[in-house]
Amino acid sequence: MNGRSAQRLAKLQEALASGGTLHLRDAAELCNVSEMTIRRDLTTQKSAISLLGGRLVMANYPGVTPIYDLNEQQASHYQAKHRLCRRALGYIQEGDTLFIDCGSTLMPLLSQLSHFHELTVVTYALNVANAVAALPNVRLVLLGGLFYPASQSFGSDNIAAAIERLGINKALISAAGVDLERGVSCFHFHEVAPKQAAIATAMQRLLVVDASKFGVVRPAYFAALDDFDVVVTDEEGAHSSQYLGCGNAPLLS
Amino acid sequence: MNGRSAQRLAKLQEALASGGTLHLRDAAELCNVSEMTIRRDLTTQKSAISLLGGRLVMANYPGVTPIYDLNEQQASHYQAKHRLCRRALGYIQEGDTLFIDCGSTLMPLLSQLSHFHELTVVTYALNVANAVAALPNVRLVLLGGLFYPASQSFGSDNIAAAIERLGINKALISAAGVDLERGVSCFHFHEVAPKQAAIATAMQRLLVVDASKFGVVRPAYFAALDDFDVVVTDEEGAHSSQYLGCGNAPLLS
DNA sequence: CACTAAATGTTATAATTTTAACATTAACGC
DNA sequence: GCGTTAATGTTAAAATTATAACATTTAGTG
Repeated sequence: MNGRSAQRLAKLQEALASGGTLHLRDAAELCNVSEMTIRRDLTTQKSAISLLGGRLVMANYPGVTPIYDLNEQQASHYQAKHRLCRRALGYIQEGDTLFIDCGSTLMPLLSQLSHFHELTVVTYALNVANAVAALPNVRLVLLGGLFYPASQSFGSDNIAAAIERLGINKALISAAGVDLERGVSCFHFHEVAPKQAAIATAMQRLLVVDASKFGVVRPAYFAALDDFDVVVTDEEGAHSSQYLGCGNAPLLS
Repeated sequence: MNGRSAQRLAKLQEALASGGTLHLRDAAELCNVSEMTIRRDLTTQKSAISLLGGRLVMANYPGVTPIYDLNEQQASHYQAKHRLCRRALGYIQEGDTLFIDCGSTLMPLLSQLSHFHELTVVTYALNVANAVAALPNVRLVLLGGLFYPASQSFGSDNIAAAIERLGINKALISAAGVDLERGVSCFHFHEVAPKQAAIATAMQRLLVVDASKFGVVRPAYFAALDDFDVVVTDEEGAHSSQYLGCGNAPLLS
């Protein structure tokens, strides 16, 4: 709770800023204090640094903090998301140029893209870009602009034009709400332009949503249900068919 | 070395694709095998997953793999980079719009930006963007395009135009080679356009290089030494002054 | 079916990390 | 200076993780 403690943490944060991990032992040496002091700094003041098995890492870096907790609920949610993405994967073919929407829905799909030999992914989301950047066989095109932390994505006034210049094969769009009458919607207004541009440009439009989104309306409307060629969803029970079974979009998968 | 082993790793990689960590215990449960089997999978087949204190993490995610090793050489290198960035920090003021170049040189600077109340960072590098995205007080503008893994940065045919549209205050440029006669150069040709555009637009141009780059020439030339208003470097011994002392650029810091 | 070999499980042990308790040092007010 | 309190160091014990050895299961073969 001291100024010196904060100073140490700042020093360590600098060391970790470029990414990478720092062993507790080295951190202590770097600050000329004992390991215990570093431990105490970390527990007393809460900072962006977290301790993972004796190593310091930046907690807010993607792929570090959010510890996957395997309780009943999470596990089933995990299963649902993956079932969803496995179905979506069925529509992807070698050589495709894919538009991948922001949000967490399509994340599980990305690692499965490593099975292809040549793909191109177009996205405006930082988390998607990070996952795709790790894949050696996938070309990545990131649409830049001003960063919106809420959706981990970028927006600019000419993002629609940039999307329309690209030859996008298949657009995989996610949504926060799907309703037969009120259409397809999301939370953030800055997502509307890129989504609409991708829908307008792509040869095939896939809406990828889990069943929990049916009958839900969110602030930012961006498309009608029949703007999509395919709706990929995880269940086809009474609930989902109520909203999709009589729609114009062919319910494949 | 089995197919089933690879299958398990693929499954785990999917689970980790969205980022986050997975406890060994949960990973074992997820695959319906013992923890030992997961351990063996990880050691036998080498995959993108690494084990960090009982937790599985994506090794190629930024901020995870490159373990900071504190031997003499590394430590001094660390000190040099930070001295350099602390000097560069002196030129930054509240409210600035900064262009931050790609490479690892300017990374230590980024965490220090959290001391300001309002800043805007413009970059075309993914690692820079990730570090800045974590700072709540800094607006981030990422210039997108096709991703170049070699430099972790993006390039496009209209990146120069995009840079020139922005009101950049100060351009912090890094380089791989600095020579009085042959000018300032870098490794990758796709970096030339954004660097030159930033130099052309910015009100103040700062070249940030450590002394080891003096007298070195790299394939991609992008500027003359006197295109810069300030050269920020870590030493002013005989070697550096030989190259800079008699140049046109005022050697501040 | 028996045999073999690979894959996986189990257990014990070693190494490491975490926690807690107490000792020491440094800082500050009076 | 003295006494008090916060900060840091030291040490031992507990918990966790890693390694190694051996047991068991599984898959494939003649």
